[in-house]
Amino acid sequence: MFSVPTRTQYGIRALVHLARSFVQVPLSSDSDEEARGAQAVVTSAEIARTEAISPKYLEGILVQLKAAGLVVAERGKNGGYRLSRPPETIRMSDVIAALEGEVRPVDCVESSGVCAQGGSCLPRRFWLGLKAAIDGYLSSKTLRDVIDA
Amino acid sequence: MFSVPTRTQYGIRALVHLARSFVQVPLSSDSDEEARGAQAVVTSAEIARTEAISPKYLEGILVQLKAAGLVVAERGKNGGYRLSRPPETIRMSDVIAALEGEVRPVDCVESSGVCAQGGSCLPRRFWLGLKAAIDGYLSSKTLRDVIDA
DNA sequence: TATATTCCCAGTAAGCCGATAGGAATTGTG
DNA sequence: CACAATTCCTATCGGCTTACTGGGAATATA
Repeated sequence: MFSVPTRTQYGIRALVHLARSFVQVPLSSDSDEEARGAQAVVTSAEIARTEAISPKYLEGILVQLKAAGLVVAERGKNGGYRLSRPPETIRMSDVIAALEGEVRPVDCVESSGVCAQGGSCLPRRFWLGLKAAIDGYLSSKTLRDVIDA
Repeated sequence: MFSVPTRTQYGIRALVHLARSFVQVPLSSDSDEEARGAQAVVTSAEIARTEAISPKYLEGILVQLKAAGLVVAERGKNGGYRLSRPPETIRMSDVIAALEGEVRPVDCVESSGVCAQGGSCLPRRFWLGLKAAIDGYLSSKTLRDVIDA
């Protein structure tokens, strides 16, 4: 029950990997070159190797994380990925949202009390409570909490 | 994300239906006949009709709920289902467990810190925390809470 | 016996999921 | 410029689950 797709687990493992090699870029660096040098990028292939994830599959996941603004990609040779901001500012709720969309136990979370189906929709509040419990936990944890665990 | 299967939603709706027509059987009744008369049974077909659920599909779900001891079935003509105990004693965690098994976000909830895969398993504690949050909510709610919502 | 109901088993159509394949676009390097 | 390494895009595939259906057997009432 409530099993998390492999895709999401992979995405989090990848972010954890990037977070562990994250170093803060000094605000007043000499040049962009050095700034990028200070914040090393990691290739998708390397993450896939050390995390034992299917390389091609991971590629798509990283593109998705980039689209959500959680990671930054450097294309071309010597390219790779890095975290877009410090791990302590990345809430796990953002990560889950990027990989799977909104937490929605049932379809009728946004509609009012009346179900499309015939019966009464008494359980709706129960599901909303579950959503709140999950969202509360996820937004209370950051990537930093995960790597410090 | 974390969408709940239709099967589980149906099962809960069925239990809600039974709970609303639940009346406590007096302990010292004159006979078993009257006791059964007091605790009316509802047929699977009627639940399916008023809740707009596929009748044949619901049958299987009710058998499952019976196997878990949450409902009692009376077979044969004039048969049907009733709750096995008062709604306030049925925790929603029991309901979910009956319909879907244990809450298990990831497969490695029971194993120790080492993952079968190559990489480190730092996120494990994070998932265990999520499991605890979900389990905590589910076991804090009873069927009574749902129908009183 | 007839009827209404639970119960069991098997099958099916559709969708999701993890993974793979091939290659285009981009960028540093000699 | 040519090459290599890397991100990025699109399409596809096999396996699994899910919701649902069908056909009946077992059971109980009248």
